[in-house]
Amino acid sequence: MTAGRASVKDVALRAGVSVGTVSNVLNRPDAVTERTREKVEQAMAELNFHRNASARQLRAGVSHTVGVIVMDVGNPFYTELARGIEDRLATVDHTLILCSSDDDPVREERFLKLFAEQGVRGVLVTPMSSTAPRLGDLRRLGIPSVLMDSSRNTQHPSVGVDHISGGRQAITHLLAQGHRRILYLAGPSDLQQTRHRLRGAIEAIQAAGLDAGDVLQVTNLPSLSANEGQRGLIEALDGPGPRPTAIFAMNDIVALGAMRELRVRGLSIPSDMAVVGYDDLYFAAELMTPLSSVRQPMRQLGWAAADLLLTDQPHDLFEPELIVRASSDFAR
Amino acid sequence: MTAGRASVKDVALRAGVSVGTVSNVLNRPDAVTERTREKVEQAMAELNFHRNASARQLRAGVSHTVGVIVMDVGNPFYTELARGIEDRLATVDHTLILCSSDDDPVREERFLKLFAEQGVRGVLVTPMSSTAPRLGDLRRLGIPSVLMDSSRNTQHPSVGVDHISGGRQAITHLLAQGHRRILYLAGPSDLQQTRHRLRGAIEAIQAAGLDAGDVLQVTNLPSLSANEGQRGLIEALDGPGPRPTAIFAMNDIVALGAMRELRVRGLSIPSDMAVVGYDDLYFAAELMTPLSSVRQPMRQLGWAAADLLLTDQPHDLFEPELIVRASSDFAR
DNA sequence: ACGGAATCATGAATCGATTCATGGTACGCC
DNA sequence: GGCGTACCATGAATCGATTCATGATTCCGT
Repeated sequence: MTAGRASVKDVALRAGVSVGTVSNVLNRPDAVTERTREKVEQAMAELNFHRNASARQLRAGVSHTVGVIVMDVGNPFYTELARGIEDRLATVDHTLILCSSDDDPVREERFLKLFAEQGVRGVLVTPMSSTAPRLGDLRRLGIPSVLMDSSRNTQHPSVGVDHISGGRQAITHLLAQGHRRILYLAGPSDLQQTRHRLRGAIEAIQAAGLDAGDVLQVTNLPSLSANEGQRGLIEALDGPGPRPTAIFAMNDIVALGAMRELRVRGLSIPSDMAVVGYDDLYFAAELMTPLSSVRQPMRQLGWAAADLLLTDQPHDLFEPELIVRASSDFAR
Repeated sequence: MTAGRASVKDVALRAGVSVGTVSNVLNRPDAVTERTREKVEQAMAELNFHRNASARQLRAGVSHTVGVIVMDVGNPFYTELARGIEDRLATVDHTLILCSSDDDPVREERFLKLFAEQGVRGVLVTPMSSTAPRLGDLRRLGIPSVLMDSSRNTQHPSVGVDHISGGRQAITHLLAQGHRRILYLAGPSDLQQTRHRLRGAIEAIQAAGLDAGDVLQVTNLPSLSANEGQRGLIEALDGPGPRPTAIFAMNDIVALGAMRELRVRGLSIPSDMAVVGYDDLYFAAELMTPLSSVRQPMRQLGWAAADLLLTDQPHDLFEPELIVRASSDFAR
């Protein structure tokens, strides 16, 4: 067994055929006699042959991998999303490269550059504000892309969840519970999710005949971690103005941090402060106070994103659903 | 702007130099006159040039990506591990392909084959029982690999955590709390982690002068999800024999499922049943009953794994640490 | 048994970046 | 001014799989 990998040439030599025939066995088995094919296949087995993906792609010009950039792989929301993507890609024998931008444009750029160099089949991104122009560069290279978790957007193919509806559902619920002063622990204001949920919140408040400025207090967090959620809440509680009676958190991780701070201060949930999260992660129901949360169809979202990319379709939009638990409802 | 990508040839043409010079600008900038370099760099910018990774790797024979297979990307333990890996790889400008085997040998094989074809620089795996021989195939192709979360093992480079110690710490603690009948919600028995923690548990029991057979009851779960944890507990509680007074769970997700079932049955934690998990995931302290858990240095583990691969070293072993919370301690 | 069609196998050309032996150029020194 | 030495740029060869025009073989009917 020689060191290093065997090439088609080695296989051809051993099987006593030409390289073209080996390639045919690999790519169009029908165009080859049964006997020849068996000889070649045996030679491949004996040499432990693996086709060289670089050479293959260089010549063929097409790749079988898709690049995926999510905001934070540590957040189960995004890994579920990735699973949905992977499921769809597996149906056409493609694979994915999963990267985490960590909300950092530099990292995002690094990965997009990597994808361009790799010549991936396509790119799926949960976009940040700086994303769009770079995607144009990719398209010019012939690499299509789909935005994920972005609402319908005529500029670019995208899948998303109707976060306006999500925000509306959450706030409508909190208003119905009697809350009139609500803290929105939001993400960066340049995130579309942040803005859409805000819009939904405002719609809900206005629909109730109230003034959004009176009811809603917004704190934009630079990143969506538990620590940031806690810090954001501290800032809001220690700041001037009346204390809110309810929190609408950008996601369950942020809600987790906020609830931690509430516990530190001895504030009880939901009597002193109600909390509604977003994403409905698998542990939401098991937290110290079971967390109300706006559920997103994570896997479907991923599947749809990959599907759009592969079938070259423009948009897909899903509907979120509020799950009410004890953190925002006395009765539970 | 032509469709498709620009090649070194295009750049050379536009800059009025040869392709060799363009390559030099890319790979040995010092071997090129400042003036020439600037011309070339400008041409690259104008053409939106990205070097073709396939061609590059085909010729150079070395890859800058590392393949990583973890058991379950949905588990934050593994994403933290991946972050550690990525951090180390970034220091040498490498990237990783992250895959989830889902405990499925078929999936694992698919990914390893992919890695072989891609000619990755190396492979990092959280091994299952079927893993080892396939890694031999890879080595024959010149692809090194490192086992992750596997204790010291003379056969193969590996990083790991001393799970014997982890099991010992957990059980020693439970025994000290007075428990004499402990349910070990274990993983598949062919996982080294499963066996080592069992061994540690037995050591702890014997060190206390007790009989392991009397004290320990083991349920092997086929997979490590919350649902499986719940099902495993149901099975154990509904089975014959005395009811345990404490649970040692294979990881925090399993513990989550078990605690869910305890709640369904109205059993209180820790008075009716104490629980100790493993991994100390970020939400462990925020659960309905804060969960005691054996903490692992996830990032360091990942960093070390990548480091061993890059520097060609054999082993690295870390020490876990039990974090005691209310789920196993009245006093908290 | 022979011509012609159909079926297979062949191998040179190709993809794009890298390498390295070779050829030029510029500069310093006597 | 001529020669030698660094210093740079050159471009053909190379990596391995694929493609396709071409050549070889088989097989059929008559």
